[in-house]
Amino acid sequence: MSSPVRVRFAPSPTGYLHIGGARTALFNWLYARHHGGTFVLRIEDTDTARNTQAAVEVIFQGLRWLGLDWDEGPESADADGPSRGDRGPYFQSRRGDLYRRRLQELRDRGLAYDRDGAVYFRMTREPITIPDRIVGDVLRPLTDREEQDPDWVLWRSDGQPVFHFVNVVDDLEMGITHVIRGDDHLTNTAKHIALFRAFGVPAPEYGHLPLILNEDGSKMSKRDRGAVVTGYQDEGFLPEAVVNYLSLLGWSPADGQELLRTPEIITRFGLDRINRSPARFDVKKLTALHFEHTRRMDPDAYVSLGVEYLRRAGIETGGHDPAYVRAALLTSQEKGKLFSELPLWTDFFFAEDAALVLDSEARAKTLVPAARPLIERLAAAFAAVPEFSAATLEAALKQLATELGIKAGALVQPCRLACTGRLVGPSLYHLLEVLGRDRVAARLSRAAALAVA
RNA sequence: GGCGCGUUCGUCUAUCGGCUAGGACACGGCCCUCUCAAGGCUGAAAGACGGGUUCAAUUCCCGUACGCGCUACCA
Repeated sequence: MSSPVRVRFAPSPTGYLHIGGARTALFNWLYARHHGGTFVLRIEDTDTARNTQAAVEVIFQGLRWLGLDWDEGPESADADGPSRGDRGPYFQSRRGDLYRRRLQELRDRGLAYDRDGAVYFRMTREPITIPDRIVGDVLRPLTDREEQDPDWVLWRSDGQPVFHFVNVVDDLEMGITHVIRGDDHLTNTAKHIALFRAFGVPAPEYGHLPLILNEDGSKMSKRDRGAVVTGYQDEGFLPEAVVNYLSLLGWSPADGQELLRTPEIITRFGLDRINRSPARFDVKKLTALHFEHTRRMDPDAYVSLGVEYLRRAGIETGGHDPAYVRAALLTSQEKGKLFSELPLWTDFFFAEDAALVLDSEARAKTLVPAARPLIERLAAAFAAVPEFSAATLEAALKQLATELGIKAGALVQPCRLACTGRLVGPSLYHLLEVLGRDRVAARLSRAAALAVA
């Protein structure tokens, strides 16, 4: 039996969580969860000028939103705050002693030396083969420059260790068994392997993920729309859908199923089914997955998330009966819209009858004088219904349409506008049932009065 | 420039030498319908290019093109 899996995500706190970084985190997390291993979060905050506590918070927030919990790592964005795990500190800025000790170790072995005020690593002169679980074995010959001088800097003359060095020391000290990271690190891995050898320990297993590209195939950078995780939260995507979509970028399950909940992804995930080519990010497909997940999600979870997004839009539901709020939001669950669109679909439930805003364009088109008698007849028909339910309302409306010799739509549209203020929205009869007899009556009568020249 | 990685429908992908190249999203048409959707049926749509190897290549090898990455006292 092989040793327990230990993987890590080591972001630099730059003030946002990049979608590519989130995918890297996800794949590491999935690998850990699939193998019952440990997922470590390590903060690479060596750039003290840029890396603020708030920037660390953004990373935490993004990971938590996606549901990527870490077994070891910081519990606070404060580098001196509490953490979980016995391989800390988990902030690079607090690991200086470790780096200095390891540097001394290399010096003692004659593998590090001073030059121009910096400390250099005595790099192997041989080409290195990088064993990669995703790409396969990659032979990395020395570059032209390295032919001249293969040695490279471990510790800068300004007193700061370089990335390659701290990265390896951290992975070594933290007992990382598998390094799953972006393709951009592939060729640098030769340096890392050489360092592990210098320390006399086996290198971890590597797996380099193909990068995520923009929809047009260009490289995705922080400025691009869709590059930042918080953007998806703001737009109201379901995090489970984002996880599902991200998991499908570069990976696919053996049976080809695409709609997957996180536990199913964990079960099926494996490095052997990751492909090597970069993938473009397709918001349409993400949206489609969002739709599927949303309409299948637990209604209570849907309602509480919906309430949160309504609050963001300035609609407070607290003053209403919880059962009413729940019923109101659930009229829209089957629509699977983004949560940021939810206010457009449900705000009328929470408006005062007399204050309901009617879309002016729709009103001009629909609340014409000829509509007034129709609305009045409909109001009368609804008033006569013994039980105010979707089924009885539908029957009453359709019967009236038959009596008047008109299509149901001719009654539906004015009714929808009167009760919701718009011509699009949830299923009419259900929405009416939830609104209730009194509100519907009030709104129809108000609309009838407005339907004049 | 050098080195590395990659290249299947518009997009994400399946295929581990036998393919009438499958699925999903998007797109078109039809049906259904109270709006927007959904749903049902259906249509169009791919192996970058050129050489090999083989009875047989999308699958293996080489080259070219294109894309990306690395090539720092950046991470």
